[in-house]
Parts: sequence; structure tokens; C-alpha cells
Amino acid sequence: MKEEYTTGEFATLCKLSKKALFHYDKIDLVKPIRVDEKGYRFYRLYQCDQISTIKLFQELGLSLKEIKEIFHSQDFSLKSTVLHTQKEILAQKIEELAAMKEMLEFLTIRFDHFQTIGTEHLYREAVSEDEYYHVSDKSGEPVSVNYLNYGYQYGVLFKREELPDENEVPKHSHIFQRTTKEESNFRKPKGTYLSMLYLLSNEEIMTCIPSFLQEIDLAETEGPLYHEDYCSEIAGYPDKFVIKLSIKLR
Amino acid sequence: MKEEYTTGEFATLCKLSKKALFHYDKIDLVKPIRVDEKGYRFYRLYQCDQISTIKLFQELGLSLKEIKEIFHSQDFSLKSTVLHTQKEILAQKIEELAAMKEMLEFLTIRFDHFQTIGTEHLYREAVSEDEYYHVSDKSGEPVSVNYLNYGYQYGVLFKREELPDENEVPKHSHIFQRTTKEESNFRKPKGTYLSMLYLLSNEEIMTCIPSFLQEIDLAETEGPLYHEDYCSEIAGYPDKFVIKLSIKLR
DNA sequence: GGTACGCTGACGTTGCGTTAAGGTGT
DNA sequence: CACACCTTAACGCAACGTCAGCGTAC
Repeated sequence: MKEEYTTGEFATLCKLSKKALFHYDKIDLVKPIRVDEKGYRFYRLYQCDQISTIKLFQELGLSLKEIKEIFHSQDFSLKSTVLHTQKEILAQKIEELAAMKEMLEFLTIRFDHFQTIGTEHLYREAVSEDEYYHVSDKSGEPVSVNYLNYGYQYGVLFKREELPDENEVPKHSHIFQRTTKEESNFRKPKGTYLSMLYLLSNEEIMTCIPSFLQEIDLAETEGPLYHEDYCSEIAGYPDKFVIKLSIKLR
Repeated sequence: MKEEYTTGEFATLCKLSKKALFHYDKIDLVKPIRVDEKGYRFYRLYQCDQISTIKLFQELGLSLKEIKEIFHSQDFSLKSTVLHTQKEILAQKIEELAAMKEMLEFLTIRFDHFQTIGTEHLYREAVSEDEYYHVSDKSGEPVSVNYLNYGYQYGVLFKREELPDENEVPKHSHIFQRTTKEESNFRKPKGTYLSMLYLLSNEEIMTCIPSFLQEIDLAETEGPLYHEDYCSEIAGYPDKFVIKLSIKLR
């Protein structure tokens, strides 16, 4: 067994760069056990543990400064609480990843859908479950747009009674955002929806409504008209939004 | 519904700083839909999606530059593959978090144990399961220390036949590291172990062996003598290692 | 006319990566 | 003497944070 490792050896051992080790030395986070008269650093195998623990805490979001403070502190109860809070944070992170996974799947589905359907084509889609939304009144602003940390599932809707007879842009709109059943004040019922995608610039963003209303038979439908963004950022058309209009069939 | 939001409004809406929005504008990642003659920026509600997607991809480890390239690309198949590879990466991350959780628990147990037992006290501990190690021969260096990304479960051992009769430091030692059964070449059997913790400086790190051998009756034991670090970095004594010695009772 | 916003610009921060220039060991 | 290793020092980088200084809106 080797008693000492040079910087390079130790770096490969811990799967870390030499530069990082220099850095840790400089900021007094991890010092070599010995420095010879020529300035050569020497590390010990067991210091690997420090490095892994640093990596762990870094992944958990702590800065090197914070890690240093934890390591150097003599307050054992502080250390215990740090370990415990970090465990909790980890649990949260795991939940977050699950949410991210959902979002990625959501995005993928939308993007695939956008590619297969294309814009300016009327299509029917089945919504198999009721969805719950919070709908703000005309003047009200949304309190918080994303109930999921990673977004989506919101837009504006035009209430049935506010849809004009003539085919023009309705005057009143309401922001809706998906939420839990408990916090909702609106239920979007399951059923078959008539939908169309549009590719529109900022100025045109509401102009799709009259043309959509001409395209369909309003008498065959019920409930509000939904207007939402449909993964514009993934589509990535410069200065264009992908907009989805939809309304429930009776 | 508001058609336009100022930078500040939009920032609070997306839970992002204004500075970040300025930054995204500067690097052409997210531009306001409109800039008036006085330089005031205006954003649209739907741009929130872009922000959330950026956050998502950032969390997944992409740089803003990469995100920009993905967003601005017109290669849809590239976008699809990115989404799919990111899903895989996410799955890996979830596994990683599980490993981190294990490590945190491992650390906590060791630290609690260290606090309750203290150093220089002989104690017995039950190992309820066989453990599998890779043990390197004298000359050999370990190929990879951490089989788990976040470390631990390795040390050096002194083979029985190489333990000297007199109470001195053995000449030969071997690095062991925990691994899977398949990759192991050594089994540490379950059973009761006689152990002691020490707080030692780098120079003293092996001096605990003679004193340990004096403390115990070697005839009552079997197998090698294990020498490992025991969460030194959490204990955080300056320039001191927490070392655990252990040997199996017959 | 206060004060809460908006803007730009410059410099600071973290955690290293990246040359550059030179000393050491085999 | 090659060549791989070690060193320090200086600058670069992302992704903003943090002033400072000044204009604007209500």
C-alpha cells in the first residue's frame, strides 16, 4: 500500500482535476498531508473520503465555503442538523426530479403531436379525465402561474357567454391555470374537443379566433374557448408562437 | 387579461430575477416581444413557458448556450433526440440521488456512532451480512476507489499470516474496497467484530495497531485486521483522522 | 415631488478550465 | 536529453448578483 500520492495520482484516484485540488488547497478546504521543500504536494488515500463528501454536498447545492464551515466546525449538533436537513432536501429533490420527468414527457408528447398534426388542421382530441383549473376574473391577475415548478398547463379562455356572435376577437378573456381539485374554481370536463394549432406572431396571436369560429359550428359545441401556447419554445420558430385553440363538442 | 408585462412584472411572474431576464435578452435566448422607444421591455404571458423550459433544461445540466441552440435549431429530429436523451439522463440522476441518500445515511450512522462510542474504547459490533471486497495485492494499486460515486467503504487490511507476533506495525498491507459479489475477490464474513476508534494525526496513523494488538487476545480472533477511515471529514478535527480498527471474533 | 419603477454599465462571485512558463525525476 | 511529471501565476468563463448613476411613470 502506498503511503502517499502525488497531486496527479490523487486526482485520478478521486476522479477530480488537479486544478480542483489546487483550488481546495488554496481555500483551505482540503490540504495535502505533507508538502516537501520543493513545493510538491502529497495526499493520503483516506483523504478520498473528504473529496467524495465534498462532491456529495456540492451536488446537494452547498458552496465550498459552506462545506468548509461544516467540516471545520466543532459544533457536533450543528453537523447533525446539517446532515438531517440535507436528507430532507434530498427527498424534495427526488420529488422535483419526478416533476421534471413529467414535464419532459409532457413536452415530448406535445412536440410529437405538433409534428404529426401540424398547424391549420382541425382535429378532434379525447380528454379522458376532468381537469381542474383556477380561472381569474377579468381584472384579476394570476397569483402564481406555475403550480408545477416546471411550468405549463395554463393559457387564456373565453367564456361562452362572452363569445361574440360575429366572428371577431372576444373582448374579455380570463387566465386559466391548471391546479389541484381543491384549489380550483373551474372544471374542464372530459370529453371530445375540437382543436386546431396555429403558428402566429405576437401581433397575430388573437387573430386565429375569428377564423377558428368560422371553421366550426358553434352550436355543436359547449363551454369556453381555450387558447394556449403549445410548446412554442421547442418548435423554435423565430418570433412565432404555436397556439392551440380548442372547444368541447357537445 | 394583460397583454404585456414589464420586466419586473414578468420576473415575479416567472419567479426569476430581472437581471436574469436582461441576461437572456443580451444573449438572445429570450427576447421581449416589444421594446419601446425608451428602451422599456415588454413580455407576454406565454413566454413563461420558455422560462420554465429553460429552468428545466438548466436543472438537467445544459448551459444557456446549449439551450439556445436547441431552441433556435430547425432540426426537429435533433430536438426529439435531445428530449429522449434528457429523459435517460434524468433516470440516471434519480439513481444518483438514491445513491446520495444512501451515502448520507451511511455518514449519519457513522457520525452518530462516533459520537456515542468515542475513541479509545474497545467495543463489539455485529455485522449481520457478508460483505464483498476487492483486495489488491501488495504491489497492486486500486483500479478505482469508489464503486459508489459518493465514496466510502474502503481501507487497508493486514492479512492474518502477515500480522507479526510482536506488537509492531505489520510490514504488508492491502487496499480493500467494497464492491459487488461478482467483482469481489474477498468476502468479509458476517459475525461479531472487535473494534476501536482512534483519533490520529497523519504520522501516527498506523501506530494504533500495536496498541490494539496488545489490547486484544489475538487467539480469540480470526481473519485479517481492518484499518479504515471513519468519517474524519465530518468529525472535522484539524489534521486528525478518525480511524477504526476491527477484527473478527471466532 | 417623492418614490417606485425602468435602463445601462461596470465590477464581483464561484469553481474551476486553460494556457504559459518554468522546475524536477527517471 | 527527452519527457512526463510537478509548481505558480494569470487570465477566461458562465450565469448571474450587486452596486452606481440616471431617466421615467404615477
